This record gives sequence, structure tokens and C-alpha cells, in this order.
Amino acid sequence: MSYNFDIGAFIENFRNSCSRTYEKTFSKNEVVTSYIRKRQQVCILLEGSADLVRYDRNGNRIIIDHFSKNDIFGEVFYNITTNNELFVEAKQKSTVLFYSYDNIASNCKNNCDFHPTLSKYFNELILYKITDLNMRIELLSKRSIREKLLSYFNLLSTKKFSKSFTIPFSLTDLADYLSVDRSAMMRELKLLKEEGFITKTGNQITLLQH
Amino acid sequence: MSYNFDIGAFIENFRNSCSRTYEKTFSKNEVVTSYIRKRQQVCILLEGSADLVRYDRNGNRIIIDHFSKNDIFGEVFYNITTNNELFVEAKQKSTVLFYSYDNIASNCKNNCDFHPTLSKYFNELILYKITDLNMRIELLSKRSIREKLLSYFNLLSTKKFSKSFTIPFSLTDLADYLSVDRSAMMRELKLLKEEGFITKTGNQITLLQH
DNA sequence: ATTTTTCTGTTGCAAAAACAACAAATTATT
DNA sequence: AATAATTTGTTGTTTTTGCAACAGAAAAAT
Repeated sequence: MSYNFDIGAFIENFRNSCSRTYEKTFSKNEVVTSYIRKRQQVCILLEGSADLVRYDRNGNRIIIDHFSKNDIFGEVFYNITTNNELFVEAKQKSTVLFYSYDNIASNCKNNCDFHPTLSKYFNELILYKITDLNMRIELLSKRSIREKLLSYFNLLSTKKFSKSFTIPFSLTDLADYLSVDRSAMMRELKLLKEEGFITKTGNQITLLQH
Repeated sequence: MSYNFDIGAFIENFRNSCSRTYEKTFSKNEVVTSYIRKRQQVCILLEGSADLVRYDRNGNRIIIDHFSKNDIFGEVFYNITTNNELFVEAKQKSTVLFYSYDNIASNCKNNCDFHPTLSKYFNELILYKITDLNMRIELLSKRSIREKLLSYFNLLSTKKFSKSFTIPFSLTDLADYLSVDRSAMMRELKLLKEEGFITKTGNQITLLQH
């Protein structure tokens, strides 16, 4: 995600200005938070990467969302309707800033610099989140693995302003993200290479004009 | 969508209090708006129903989102990254209230009652929108037509607090919404009936304990 | 009231995806 | 540095889905 304003710089400056926020660091595979009951927790990923995942009855893991630096997440964004619990899992050593939505919506009583400013940016933050979710829906609504892969690659390419880019996942996780079988996806990747759509070295992809 | 506050009543009271908003009525299949370039347009559906749709190269129609009374939509929520144009199409006679996001984010210079109040509720509105999008992602990430159907039915059932409910789509549109082939979906519906998961009379579905 | 259009329901067949199982390569861990 | 664990890559087989084509029902238009 990239914003019109420099949220990274903003957070750097303000992260310690209110005692009602706190930071915590998580190691790989640790559960950052789980979405169970309605809490007012909002989280910003300061460093590292994390996934929002669900495990269904069949034991399939679904990566609902993937977060990287400066992404915002939390239960406020996700009214639970299903019985299944959702987890945010750190994919590597990650630092997360926690704060309460109450202190954004109403005013933080602490008279701090942090919350009013965040408040001001909060709208823009969630509009970007919506854009992100819409893109995800567009990906998932593609009818074949090939189309999903190519759409996703185009997306990454557009973000990087380059025909070459790195997949921010392991291929195993990419399959869960696109909600397809991993081996079927591998087969399709192979075909895309053979048919001259892409080149691939490890997680580095280059889109070719076909 | 249902909100904690009565947005319907709010809109009824305030819709005419600012000259910077306007209403328009559309007949069935008319294009309400299209998402092309970055405009500040926000829309609320006062009456009727409408779909956000896209047509891809293969001529497939994808129903990206489905709107009913009091739903909010507009380009602000959707940064266009693909080349494809998006349309909002009225599914029946519909009335839409248009206003500008500028008048929410900054203050409306008109000194009206409408915009400040909307401002206040806007956060909650978009948080509900996010919840909706997340549910959609959960549906689309289901790996089979059967799972998609059952998840969607469970959702409708939960919303209505009843095992019986009406599909708010034609079956043709439902297939586009779940992003599956219509005939394959019909086949699966038939199997679900035969195997005692559901009963179905027209668009009325009842979930049975299996 | 009749015609036209859209929607529902079905089916055979082809194509695509999932499942399963395994070897090789890479990355973590001790 | 050696071992364990995870990820990548591959392929045969089964299952599911998409495609195509059509008839009947329902809804909309004239």
C-alpha cells in the first residue's frame, strides 16, 4: 500500500507521543492478534510482514489479507459473522503499533499529538484499505489460475513501475492468497514460462510482451 | 448492509438541506455512474438496487459489488488500476443521492446541516463497507461452487435471523456474483437439494440441518 | 393479448483444477 | 557442520468446473 501522505514519517514522529498506544515485536509465526469478539483495537504494522488467515473445516488455510510495512488492520475492519476465528500471523520478525479506535473516533482524553493527527489521516487510510480490498476481489473473481496469476503480476508490475518485480510471498503462500491449489498453480506457472508470458528466477518475475 | 444508526432516517431528514447534493432517478439497466478518472463523487442509493460491474476481455461480466437501499458507493472507494472501466448499473428503478467527498473531508462551505452530520457518520459507513468487502473476499476464496453457495446462504440466513430467506439476485446474477459458471451453479444447486442440504422454491431458500 | 426477451433448468462433453504423492532444493535449527 | 523442516518443482489420476446448446417458464414490452 502506498499513501498520498508519508504515513511512515508521521508514525516515526508521533509513535511515542501518546501513552495510550503501545508497540510490541513478534517473531516469525507468532500470533499478533486474533479477531474474536468486538474490540476497538487498531494495529499498524511498523516493520515486517504478517497475514490475516483463517482455517476452515476442511483444514484449508485461507490467506484473507497480507500486510506489509505501514498497513493498517484490526477487528474494527472485520465484523465477524462466521464461527471461524481469524488470526494475524507474523511472517517474519515484525513490530506492531496498537491503539484504540475509540481514541480516534472520539477524542483521545490524553491531550496527545498522536491521535488527533491520526484521526485526520484515518479516512484516507481506510479509503486505501478499501481500494486494496477491491483489488483483491477483482483478483479472486478471475475464473482461472492463469488469469489470477497474470492479473496479480500486472498489479505488482504497476506498483513497481517495472516489468520485473519480486513476489512478496513464498509460492506456497501465493497459492493460498489466490485461493488455488499449489501444485496446479505451479503447473500453470510452468506453462506461462513455456509459452513466453513470463520469465521467473526464484520469486523474481518479469512480464514479457507476448 | 445494516448500520448501528438509522442512516435511512438521517438521509430523509437531511437530503434537501444542502444545495451541493443532488438526487436523480434511474430506470432499469441505466448506467448510474462509471468509474473512470478520479472524481470526488460519493453516492448513496436511496431506493432500488444497483450493481457495480466490469466486463473483461473475454466478455465475462463480473459483478464486483451489489448495492441495495442506503448503500454507499463511488469512485472514492475504488482507485482504478486496471484498464477496464467499471459501471454502476441500476437493476430496477432507483434513486441515487450524489455528493462530493470534498464536502465531507474538508468542511462544506455551504454552512449546511447535511455535510457535517454525514461527516460524523462517514467513518462508520465506510467501516461497514469494509466489513462487506471482507465477507465478499471470504466467499470468493471458497474453493468450490458448493462451498460458495453454502457460505453465501449462511450469510443471508444470519442476516435474516432465519433458516429461510430470499436470494436478492436472479440466479444468473448470483452466478456472476460468486464468479462461477451459471449452468455449473445450477447443477450444484440441484445436488444440494437432492442431498438434503436445502429446499428451494424460486428464489426462496431454506437451509436444512444435514 | 400476443410477441419478444430474459431467466431457469438440464445435459453431454471438453477443459481445468484439485488431489496425492514424491524427489530435489533451499532454509532453519541445533 | 549436520540434521530437520519447509518450500519448490513435477506428474498421473480423479473430480469439478466451464462451455455449448436447447427447451420450457416467467417477465417485460408492444
